[in-house]
Amino acid sequence: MLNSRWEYDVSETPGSSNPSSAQTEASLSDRQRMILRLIVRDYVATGRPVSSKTLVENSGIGVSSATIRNEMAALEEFGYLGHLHTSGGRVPTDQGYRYFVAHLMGDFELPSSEQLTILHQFRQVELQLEQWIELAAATLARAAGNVSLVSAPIAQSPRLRHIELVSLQPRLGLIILVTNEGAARQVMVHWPEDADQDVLSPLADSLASQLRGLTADDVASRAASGTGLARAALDQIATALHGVTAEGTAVRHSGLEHVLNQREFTDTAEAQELLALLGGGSFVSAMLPRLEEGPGVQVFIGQENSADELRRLGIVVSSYGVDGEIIGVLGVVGPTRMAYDRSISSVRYVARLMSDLMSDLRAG
Amino acid sequence: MLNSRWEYDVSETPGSSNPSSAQTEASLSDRQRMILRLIVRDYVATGRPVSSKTLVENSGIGVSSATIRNEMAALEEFGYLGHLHTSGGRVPTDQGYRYFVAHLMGDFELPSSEQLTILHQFRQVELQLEQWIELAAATLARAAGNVSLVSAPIAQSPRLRHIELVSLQPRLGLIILVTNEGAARQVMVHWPEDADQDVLSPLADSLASQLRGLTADDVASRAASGTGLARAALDQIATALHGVTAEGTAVRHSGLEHVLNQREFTDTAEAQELLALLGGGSFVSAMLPRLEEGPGVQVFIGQENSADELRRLGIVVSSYGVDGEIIGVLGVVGPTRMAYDRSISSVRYVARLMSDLMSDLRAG
DNA sequence: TTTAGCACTCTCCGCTCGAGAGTGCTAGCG
DNA sequence: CGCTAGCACTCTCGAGCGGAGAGTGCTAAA
Repeated sequence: MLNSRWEYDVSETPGSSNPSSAQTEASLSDRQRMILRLIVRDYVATGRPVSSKTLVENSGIGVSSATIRNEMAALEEFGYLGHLHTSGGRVPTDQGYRYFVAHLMGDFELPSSEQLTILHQFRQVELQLEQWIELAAATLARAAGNVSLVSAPIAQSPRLRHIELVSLQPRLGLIILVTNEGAARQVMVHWPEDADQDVLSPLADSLASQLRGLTADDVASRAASGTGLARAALDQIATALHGVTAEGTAVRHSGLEHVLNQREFTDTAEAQELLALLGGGSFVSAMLPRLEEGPGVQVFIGQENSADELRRLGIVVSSYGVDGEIIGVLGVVGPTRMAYDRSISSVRYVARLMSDLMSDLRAG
Repeated sequence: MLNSRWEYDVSETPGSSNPSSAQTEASLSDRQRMILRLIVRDYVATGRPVSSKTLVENSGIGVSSATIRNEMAALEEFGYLGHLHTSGGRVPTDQGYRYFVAHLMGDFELPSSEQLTILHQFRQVELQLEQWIELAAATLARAAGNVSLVSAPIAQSPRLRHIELVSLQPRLGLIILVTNEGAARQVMVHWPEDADQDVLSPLADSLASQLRGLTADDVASRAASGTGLARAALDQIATALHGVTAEGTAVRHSGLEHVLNQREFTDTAEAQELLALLGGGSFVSAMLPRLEEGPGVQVFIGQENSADELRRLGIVVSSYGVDGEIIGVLGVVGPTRMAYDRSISSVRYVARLMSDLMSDLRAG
């Protein structure tokens, strides 16, 4: 029933004020579990606190609203539901969502019709990494109805495949390097001495054959022994190659317009904060550390996030790529009130898809 | 006083209901011009309709509020000011902004301290096109206090510098091509027959020397006579090279968080529309046709925009690049109530800066 | 031509009030 | 012992109201 690959580090929930919650996880009655599931689903769908009456009406349980109220009170006692105001229906707490994700949503899969649609779109697009990333972002945003993030895949230790040196001006050159994974990167370089194309072309040829298959560190160690132009070129190549792995990774996002649809973002202040967060690119660095923990889809709900500015958000992420070789990150961000089942299945599917594409890309 | 390089196509203003406006442009008295300028500045700064009283207080003109009121009535008659409600102060109309831009703002330049700061930032960043674009977007957004857009530069007729062929799987290959301008592009290709690296490498070498310096059309014409692998490769190269010029150009935007700051976007509906517009990428295609008209900074205010969804926006754009060779677009988008003087000078400065960088980049 | 004064209009804000929604509790029923 | 009907209680939300304040247009006088 429950996919054991996901880690739900409940332990990470910061000092829960309700010590009973962790132990009582298993002690919910079947009916309580059903009610909790219904409440989560309804609240996620409508954004309105769920009352006992609407619950009875919308989902024909054979009991009265009074009974529901009793169960709701119990669930609130356990810490899964919350009260906004005395007479305002119940709302799931972060723990409630967590329980839903862990035990109630089942192993929801994206409808196969949607899977096919997505697959079809990927087939239609040009065979190009950039476009895949963009498509993945757009797809994810639409499927999950939220903001999506997709980072470019980065090779763990890229190796050089080819080098080009281009003369722009007497002292200014362009280095173009291609890695084994097919990523191209271009950097400009100031030469320590004049160097026109006649000088650079042979240099490029010799470097290309010398350096083929080397990593950044390899190149760096060679740079130490070089002189003049070659030295400058080697230095730049090493740092550029290193840069491929480092932070500089571009992150595509999509579906920003969904943000403002959400009830919780109608007051502008928070929405603005989120936009700044997404625009600033500080987002990925905020959640990347959490991802080291392993493969599979990871879910962080509200308070579980370590960064303050994420405390009101739900985040569903997964890494993708070939085992330990090329790794990227993709995920979905929204308010804590989000359709976790949908988001999780979307993220999982797209991650799998991208992984497959990456393994095709990997040079044989 | 007035920079004659800008085109203000007033003719384009759709069927103005006030036929007097075009003729009376020049007939404003000095005092009326001053008042209009003050109103525009004040309204842009505060977002609140400007009353005769505050105008007198904030900017020590030696006349009473009653006099101001008379002048305001005249300006309203001319179509430069508008009335939201009978007792709500005056607001500039689109025409008012237009007059301001054309005649009242002078040749405002970005403070040289800011120019230096920006320049300094560009110096500090790696010598890399991607980073320049990103920095340009961020800089522009901050300088203008609005959303910025920067497209990557695209060569008008790029020529091939180098080609690499990589075998991924028996039938799947990767083509990496580098243009004279130093742009690299990678495309995957399905081979009509099996082709491993031993086959591809010599093919790449021969293609590289054959095709050097050719344009997309040149390559396409050669493809017609080829066969087998070479034919497939040439086809892909031609389309890929063609693709460098085409729509696929990536557009960076920055400063989305500014959107929600604006008074006019506190109601979510419009802000959402704008976000979707920016995310969808349809934005550039909507305003690119207008840019053909020539170099220099172009300003489109509210109703002047042909696309309906832009009718409530002000747009300040400029192309950049080396004459007729490499061309990109950058600009600023905001509500019609925007600081046109700041935006225009920012756009002009960054466009000039990017142009200089581009001309460095140009090979040869 | 400018200005002082005044009547008029419209927005905005706070207030009240009643309707409606939802709960918690208690007592009774099977 | 669990379920339910009924009821009192609380809190939100929206409409309606009224007064304060801001700003204008107009008129008459300097």
